[in-house]
Amino acid sequence: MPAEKTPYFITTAISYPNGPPHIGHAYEAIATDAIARFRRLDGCDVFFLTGTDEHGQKMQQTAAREGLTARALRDRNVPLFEAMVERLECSNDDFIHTTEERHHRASKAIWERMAAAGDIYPDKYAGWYSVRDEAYYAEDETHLNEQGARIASKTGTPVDWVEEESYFFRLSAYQQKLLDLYAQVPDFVLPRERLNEVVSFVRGGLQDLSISRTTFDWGVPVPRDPKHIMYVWVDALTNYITAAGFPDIDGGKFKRFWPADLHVIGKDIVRFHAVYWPAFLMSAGLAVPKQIFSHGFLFNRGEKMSKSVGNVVDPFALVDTYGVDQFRYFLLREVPFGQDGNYSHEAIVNRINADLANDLGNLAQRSLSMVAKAFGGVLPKPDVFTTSDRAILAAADSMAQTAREHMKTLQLHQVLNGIWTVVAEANRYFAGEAPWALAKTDPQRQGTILYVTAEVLRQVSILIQPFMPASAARMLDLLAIPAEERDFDALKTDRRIAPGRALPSPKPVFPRFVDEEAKT
RNA sequence: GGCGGGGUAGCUCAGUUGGUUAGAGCAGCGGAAUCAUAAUCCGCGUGUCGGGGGUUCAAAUCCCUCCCCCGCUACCA
Repeated sequence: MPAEKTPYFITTAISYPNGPPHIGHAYEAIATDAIARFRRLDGCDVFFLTGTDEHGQKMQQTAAREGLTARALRDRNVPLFEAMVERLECSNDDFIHTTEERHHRASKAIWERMAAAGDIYPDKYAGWYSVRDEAYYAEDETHLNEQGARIASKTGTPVDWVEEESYFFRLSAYQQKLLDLYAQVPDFVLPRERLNEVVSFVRGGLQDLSISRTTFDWGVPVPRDPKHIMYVWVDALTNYITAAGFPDIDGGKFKRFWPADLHVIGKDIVRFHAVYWPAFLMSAGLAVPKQIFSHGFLFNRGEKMSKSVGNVVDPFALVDTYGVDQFRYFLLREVPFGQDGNYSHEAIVNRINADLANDLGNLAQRSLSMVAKAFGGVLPKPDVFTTSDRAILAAADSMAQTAREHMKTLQLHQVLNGIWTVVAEANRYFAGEAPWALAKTDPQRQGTILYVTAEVLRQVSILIQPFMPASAARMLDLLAIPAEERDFDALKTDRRIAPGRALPSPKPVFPRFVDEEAKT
């Protein structure tokens, strides 16, 4: 019997479908998927969740503007998000919709638990609310713009004066508990700088939070007072436990997967995840998530994407143009995970051609072609390894550990960087050994070089599976690696590629990207 | 205003227990090779390490000060 696998629960934030998905949604899904796949290959029992946050006044308003009901807008846009994660080859195990019955049940249950803890009380709310931000602002966080409209100073979004009955969550009671949490779990939020910001915010004092509204109805009704609708963030954050089976806290799924190991989110919603969410959970008597990772934003040629600038890029179009694995590789390699990043056609093409086609793809093609031509497509049995053979094998053998180290802090770009360092070494090795010159003089030595190269390619291919699943699979097919020999356990040095296997005739896995106008 | 991060080669960045001629990748230039997706390999950088001052035998790396960028946060009129 194999050892019991370690459970690993990872989530994206749920996307807000008041418009079609954009590259930011794609980026988060891709990064989270790469982490999920990495863990799975490394022997974890992974539960990877993504989904859509379908409630709230913003959905209702956007719909009204288009002459739709909120439900109709949801029905139009949500399938695009489902299609996107599929198109991006995401391996999510569940896709949650906050409009689902299971989620309404969970939201009401967490509300009841917070109420039972004495943390929810009715009062009157009076203040400024930004529908666009789904956030409340104090008077002094707003100002009048040139048109005389009041807007949130921080985000420039319009705010409305809201004065109504509202339930409040006693967030103020959790200040010290949150600070204790941050002190005890210093990597609760990564990158570190983000936690610093959270800590200073919480130190500054917490106000109780208005958590219900009565002016619209697109959301989860408050238990026993259904004229109130839950504040969308109460509802949204709860999705993570809904998918884990809440409110069935004695169920196997919840026991196994909650608390979540990692919430991957954008840096704009750190506060909701690092302050409100743990406070809600503490109030409800539930465990808080183990870690939150805040990724950066993507800019189109240095400019923030916006509809008015007209530089919003459709992730489907990018995938169609470059290929899904190429797009995934670019984002995860080019952008230091946690920082903001830039993308441009030139940068993407450069990565595709330099890293994928030239460095890795061509190495595979030139070496495997030689196996095909000089050895009849059968991977040769190696002779005694020389110093240079042992050096490149040692470099390859160290990749897995390096990757794991970088994965601990979720430095995805460094994981790839480490792998490509070995690819570069393998190219130097290949050029230095010049196996093409040995066909007549020393075929045995030539075979050893090709064997060693194939072994390096095998390890590289296994390790890039989380990032480029389909291409990695094709590489492994070319090396005739059976499905059961593709997890990270197969990277152990006593599980080298087996000589004597017949390899399929090699086909390029990573084609060069040539611009249309350059093709003629 | 406060807190935090940052300002290093054309571009993206690495580089602190201070110590040989400050590094990598990409781009550029020159050469080699020709097995391979004209891919690969080798060679080539006199950079005010944001400015100024200081400590030290020695500072990108420590101290002071100033400038600029980004994030979070507070506040004033």
